[in-house]
Amino acid sequence: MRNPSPAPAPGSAVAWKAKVTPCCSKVGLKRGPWTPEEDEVLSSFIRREGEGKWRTLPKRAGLLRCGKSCRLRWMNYLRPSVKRGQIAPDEEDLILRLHRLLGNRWSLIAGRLPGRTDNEIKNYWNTHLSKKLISQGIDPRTHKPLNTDKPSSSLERDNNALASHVPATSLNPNANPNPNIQFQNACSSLGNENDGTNFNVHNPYDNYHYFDGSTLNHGGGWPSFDGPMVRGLPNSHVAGEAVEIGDVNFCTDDLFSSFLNSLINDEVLQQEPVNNGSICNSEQGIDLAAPPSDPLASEVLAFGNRAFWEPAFMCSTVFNEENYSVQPTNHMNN
DNA sequence: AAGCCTTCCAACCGCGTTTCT
DNA sequence: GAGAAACGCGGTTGGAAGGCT
Repeated sequence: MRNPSPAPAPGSAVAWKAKVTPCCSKVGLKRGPWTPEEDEVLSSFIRREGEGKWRTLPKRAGLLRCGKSCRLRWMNYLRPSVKRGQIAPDEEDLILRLHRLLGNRWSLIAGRLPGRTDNEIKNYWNTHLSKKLISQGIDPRTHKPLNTDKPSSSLERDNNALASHVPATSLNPNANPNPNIQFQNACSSLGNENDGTNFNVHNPYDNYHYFDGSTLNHGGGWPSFDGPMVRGLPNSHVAGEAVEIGDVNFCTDDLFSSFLNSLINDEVLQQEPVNNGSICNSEQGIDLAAPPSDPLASEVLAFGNRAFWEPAFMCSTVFNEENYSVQPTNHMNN
């Protein structure tokens, strides 16, 4: 499908394997590429009735598709906001930066690229960018040089040991490539004395929060905080440490958006190495072994920790979605 | 011209999380 | 609180199209 068309040529009703699946197991449900007619039916139905209730949508719309298939088609192709065409160089650059920060969190990355879908970005990454990085001698997963993969910390050793005993696919494929970062340091960087968002950390190097292997999860899940999550916001504890939400205003849209923008900004990511030159090459990823002395650098480093950055990221990206129904709790106003 | 190989990407699958009952 | 249903995400698949021999 070099030149993706709105739909496959009629008649090319391609021989998708007629596997029985939980989702489309009902006899008579169609699979494979969508026809223009189906697209039209789905589009006009959603324009009329709105998105959602995907499970029942096909029936209501008169489509012989499963809900999942309808949702996918709408999200990835039919939505008016979907931008088509080549990924621009600046978009490519942004994808690279975001991937370095987030790993394979395609939906989060897509959230920062208006009009692009997670599927599109994922495909672009797999077909273009990962190869590009490999050709430059950079591991596309870690954004570090390909053959200098020596474990430098016990955590890394542990993770490597784990990886050697577990099939690759059962490890969290989304794990952030930069695991060794402290949570509180991030907070101290983010906080602001004047607006009450001060995280008040005396010595940011006292409380490293390593992500141990047990918190790895799979799929689109969230990291395993030992407290309930409210759409990505840790409730009261993070990784067992007392980070009282009541005391810290975890993040706000504005705060986080500007923070994120700073992360994807050249000046921040291309920061020169700090401290004893302990590895910090902007082209090859950020080394997290040594505590940073530069506040900006520490923001970047701290953001590499899923225990912090993922919930925070949700504040900025997901909650900014127009149609998102759940708003984050504003602890400042409570 | 024909056959094989490679690239691309739409669509599927399985699973985790969230919401509903 | 438990179980079921719905939703959303990331990984994978496989057919079409283009390139190569």
